[in-house]
Amino acid sequence: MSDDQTASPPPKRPAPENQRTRSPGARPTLADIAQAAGVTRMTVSNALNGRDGVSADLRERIRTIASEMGYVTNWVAKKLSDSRSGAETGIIGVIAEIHTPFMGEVVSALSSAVRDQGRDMLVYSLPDPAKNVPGNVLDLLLHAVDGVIAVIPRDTSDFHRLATAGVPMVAVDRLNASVEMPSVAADSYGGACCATRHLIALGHRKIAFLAGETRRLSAQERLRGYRDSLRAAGLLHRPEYEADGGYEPQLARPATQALLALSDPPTAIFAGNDASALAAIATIEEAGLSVPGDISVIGFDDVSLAVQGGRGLTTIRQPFPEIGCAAVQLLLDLREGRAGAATRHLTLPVELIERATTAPPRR
Amino acid sequence: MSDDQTASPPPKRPAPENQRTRSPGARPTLADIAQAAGVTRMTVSNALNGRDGVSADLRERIRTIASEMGYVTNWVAKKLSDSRSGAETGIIGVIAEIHTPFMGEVVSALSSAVRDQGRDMLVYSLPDPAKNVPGNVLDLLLHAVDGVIAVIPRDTSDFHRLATAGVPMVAVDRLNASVEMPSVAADSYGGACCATRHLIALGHRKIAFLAGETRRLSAQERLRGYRDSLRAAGLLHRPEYEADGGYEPQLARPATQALLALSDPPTAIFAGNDASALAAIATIEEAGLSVPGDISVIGFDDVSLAVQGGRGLTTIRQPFPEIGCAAVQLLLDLREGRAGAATRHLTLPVELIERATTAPPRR
DNA sequence: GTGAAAGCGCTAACAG
DNA sequence: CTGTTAGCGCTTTCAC
Repeated sequence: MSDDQTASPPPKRPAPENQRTRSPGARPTLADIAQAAGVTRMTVSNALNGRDGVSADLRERIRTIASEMGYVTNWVAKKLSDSRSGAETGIIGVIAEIHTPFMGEVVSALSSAVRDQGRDMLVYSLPDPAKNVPGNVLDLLLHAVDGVIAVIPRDTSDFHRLATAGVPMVAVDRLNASVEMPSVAADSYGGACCATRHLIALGHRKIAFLAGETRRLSAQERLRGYRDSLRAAGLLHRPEYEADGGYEPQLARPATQALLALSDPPTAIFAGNDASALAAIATIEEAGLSVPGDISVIGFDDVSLAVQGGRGLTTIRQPFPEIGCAAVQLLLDLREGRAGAATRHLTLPVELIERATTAPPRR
Repeated sequence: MSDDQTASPPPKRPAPENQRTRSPGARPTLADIAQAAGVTRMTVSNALNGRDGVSADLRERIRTIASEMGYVTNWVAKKLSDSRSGAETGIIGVIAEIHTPFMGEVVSALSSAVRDQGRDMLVYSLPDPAKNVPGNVLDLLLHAVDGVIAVIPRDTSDFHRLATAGVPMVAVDRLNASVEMPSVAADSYGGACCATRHLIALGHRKIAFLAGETRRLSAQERLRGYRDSLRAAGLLHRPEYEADGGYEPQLARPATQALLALSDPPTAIFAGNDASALAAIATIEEAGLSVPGDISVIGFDDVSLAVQGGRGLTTIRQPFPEIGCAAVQLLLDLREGRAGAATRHLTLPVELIERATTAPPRR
């Protein structure tokens, strides 16, 4: 090409044979296919991106050549170049721990919601909630993504980094002491009241609560709802009826055992989430008691396995699809700088789903 | 700084006031903090990355300034620059549908395995398996990631693109007609034989099979194991006992109902996976029958909810942690070009877990 | 120890 | 319609 310059001082390319000193494994670049097509890189770029300024048949020819050579556009380079014009990537980041059923539902809902907006989603899942998100990924997310949805935030410092870097962020079921950010969550307080009242209405007086992970706001709200409803019904508040189920089966099992071992055991258990409800039921049945014959159990979340495993679990349904949509919408609003988005906290209504694990107490 | 050049032709920066024409929202760059610290960008880069060539206290000073200014290194730019030296990103991509319990287990195991290797993981989940992975994310993955683990591959063309682009890839529980790539999976055939023989050993003669999604190799292998074991035991092969459970509850329920409605219904059901086993149990109980009293049910996978929901499900355990490790290891081997990695297909042993849903048939 | 140069692969913005 | 120039933010030379 423009090789008839004044003798270039140091020979740049070691082997100026035919311009292709690319290692075999390397991917072809715009320049490569431009050379092959006998045009400039820009023409190729324009052709490949469907911008106008290229005749239809030239475009076709270029596209054919590109695909033959196995060209794929270098996302990183494109993004860097685009950074000038502040273009979006169309990708939304999600930080979550996806190994619980609850997470599965949320991530799934998010996924649909994101697609409905014509975007895509990348999720980062850290096995150990105590650890920070490692630098690499966080940086990648920071620069590759239009915004972040945090499902169960972890260590605050991560979020500070993101927040400081100006990445739009919204939380789903946020932590109590988390960085301040807009959020969306189901009405945990209302749901807890509803669940407790359901049990009371059935005639139960001795109602235990399997509390969730206390860091989470939702767990605190559910506890509050439980206590308030008990009080409102004039029932005794018994500390020994509040066990720590930690939102997970491993904690819920021993907690349930302890409940059963009480001198005056409860006749009903309100579990902080479905996973612990299921664990409670298993524990109760292993102890030779029946559900709901001897003890009623109600859960919270209505994850899909609640219906499917054995007879249906009575529970409080979280509107997962709506939560997903709301979170995505909020994120987009935030990004657009829409008024009030930055301090909005959405609470979505829940619903009692009566199935087969609650009944009046045995007399 | 070096502003006493010969008059620069067009005024590059519209407002040459004090070099900071950066829009307020924009993140600071190396140059910004270099200017603030009164050094060159390189010095800052070296200081921030802990490379030597910077005195200890200068480094500290620079780091302080950087953190005060809220500097975060631009991952995209770094990556582009690094591309010359072919450096790794330390991030492994996973393509999966995480909304099934099985996926949860796999992704979770992968996550641990990846961390044990000192790397991280980003997962892409598409709601609809039929759709292609959209371009954006695929390109991002292609360039941002050291390799891809495909859990349940989807449309072949996606994988062609990745494969063509030279991204190392391994499959977990691959599709039947998928792009050829190394894989790791549990021994579905062996497990199916084991499950079927367990039922036979208990005295069952009328054993039905709830087949999985037929595109998947694992589903085919399980069906084969079921048939072979039946034949080996001299039992009749009855087509009407092979129902389509599709690996999911929505399909398993009607399939089970059909099985129950047969004039000569089975006394045992081998479900292709735990999700369909649970659905089968629920269906059976709704029909007023008991498990395992009237009908025995055995699942496959041993996802954690199999133990927790109600009384334990008898099932075939997949070694999820080992699968995760093997997949990651294989990917790394592939990347290193280790011999044989490209054509390796690992099959990991499974194990019968007897719990409470299988028993001898009622006479 | 520090500074200047060039370039990763792409695109916006003009010039022809 | 096509070509040239400059630059995204960083790092790797190689001089000083």
